[in-house]
Amino acid sequence: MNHPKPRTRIQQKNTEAILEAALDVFSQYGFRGSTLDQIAQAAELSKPNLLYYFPSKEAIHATLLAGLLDTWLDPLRAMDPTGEPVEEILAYVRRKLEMSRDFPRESRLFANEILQGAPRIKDALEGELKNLVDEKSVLIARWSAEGRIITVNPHHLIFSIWSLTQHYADFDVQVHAVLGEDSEAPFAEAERYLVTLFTRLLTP
Amino acid sequence: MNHPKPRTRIQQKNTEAILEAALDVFSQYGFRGSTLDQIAQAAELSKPNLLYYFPSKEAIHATLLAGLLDTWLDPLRAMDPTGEPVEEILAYVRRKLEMSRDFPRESRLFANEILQGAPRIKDALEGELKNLVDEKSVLIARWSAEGRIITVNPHHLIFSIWSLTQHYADFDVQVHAVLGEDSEAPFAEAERYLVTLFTRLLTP
DNA sequence: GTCTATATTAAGATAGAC
DNA sequence: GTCTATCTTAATATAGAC
Repeated sequence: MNHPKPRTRIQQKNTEAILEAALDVFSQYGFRGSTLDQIAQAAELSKPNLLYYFPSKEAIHATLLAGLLDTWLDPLRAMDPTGEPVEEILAYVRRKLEMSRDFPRESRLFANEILQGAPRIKDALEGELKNLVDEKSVLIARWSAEGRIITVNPHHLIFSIWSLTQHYADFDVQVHAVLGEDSEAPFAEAERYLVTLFTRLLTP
Repeated sequence: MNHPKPRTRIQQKNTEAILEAALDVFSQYGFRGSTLDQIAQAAELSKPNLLYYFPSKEAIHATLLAGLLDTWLDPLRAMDPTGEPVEEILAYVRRKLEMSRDFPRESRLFANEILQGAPRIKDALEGELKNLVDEKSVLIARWSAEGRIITVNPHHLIFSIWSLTQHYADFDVQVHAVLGEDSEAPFAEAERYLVTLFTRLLTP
């Protein structure tokens, strides 16, 4: 096999170094804006060596994206039908905000892909993603019908959680530019603001 | 002058065609992901002719960005200190949402630039943008102090308006993928949802 | 002002030695 | 497995005729 799955320790290490470097580069410059030279340098490997581990630039990018959607949806999957509705939704908001804080590169990789028309993950958006969102929307609608939260459009509620939390990763430069040097930790402030927002929105 | 400001009708027309085509292409593929070939084809001009009107690819992109920030901030500027607070903020939300609906390409051009670290407009973000946001934050804080809206972090309130409204332009593909074929007009639904959200958040 | 032809560089990918 | 050297293509930009 020309481009093996990692078996030895050294293969494991190099494959990981490449993916780590590629995440850095792709998340900042997008697919077309990134070069193998940049990735090779960041991974401290030669360009041909990169292409020993992956058949192409596309393949590196695809590998990164493949794992991403699943991880990205975990917090939504964790929303518990048997829990207390407002608390469940707030917990989802908190987990998403933590992901923006702890995995901003992944968020930007995803944002770059969507922004450019999602050429590589459109199928997953229309399949896996839509299915999960539809399922959780039914749950949210039920909570509304039971009078445990107010009645809102469940899909747009979910969109709002995504946009509000991912903003702090994707538009990070703008957030810092506006808040300036003297800003307190943006994420702590953001959490307080978002908890207020969703509590007041949802509580009947 | 080698690269004239448009004077004749034909120059005017071609310059506009180029900028229009460039907005199409840059907003979809980002700066590095776009090629002069694509822009030339979209503008129905030859590539050398493009470079008769603009000295470089950079210059076309810069021209688009230059006008953008100003237009982008107009709705916030229009927030009236003498108006009724909740109504003023809702009006701002509506104007921003209309811009996402009517000028999605501009929104994505901006998003692409910020996402990639804002290399070309960082100064404007830290100057013009920060100043305006700081000014309006003082106004919002005063409204809170007067008990006319609840107390929230004004900067994060503004961030939330940006993220919630721009999401419908920038992540348009995802919104459509999730809502599916049968979706009602997303923007009409979004407006209802956002009015509910900000009314319930802000009303004391 | 517009075009054809072309110079120049950068980038993805491969060959082949070690 | 890793490297140097190189092939090939595509992209920005220019020269120069019309």
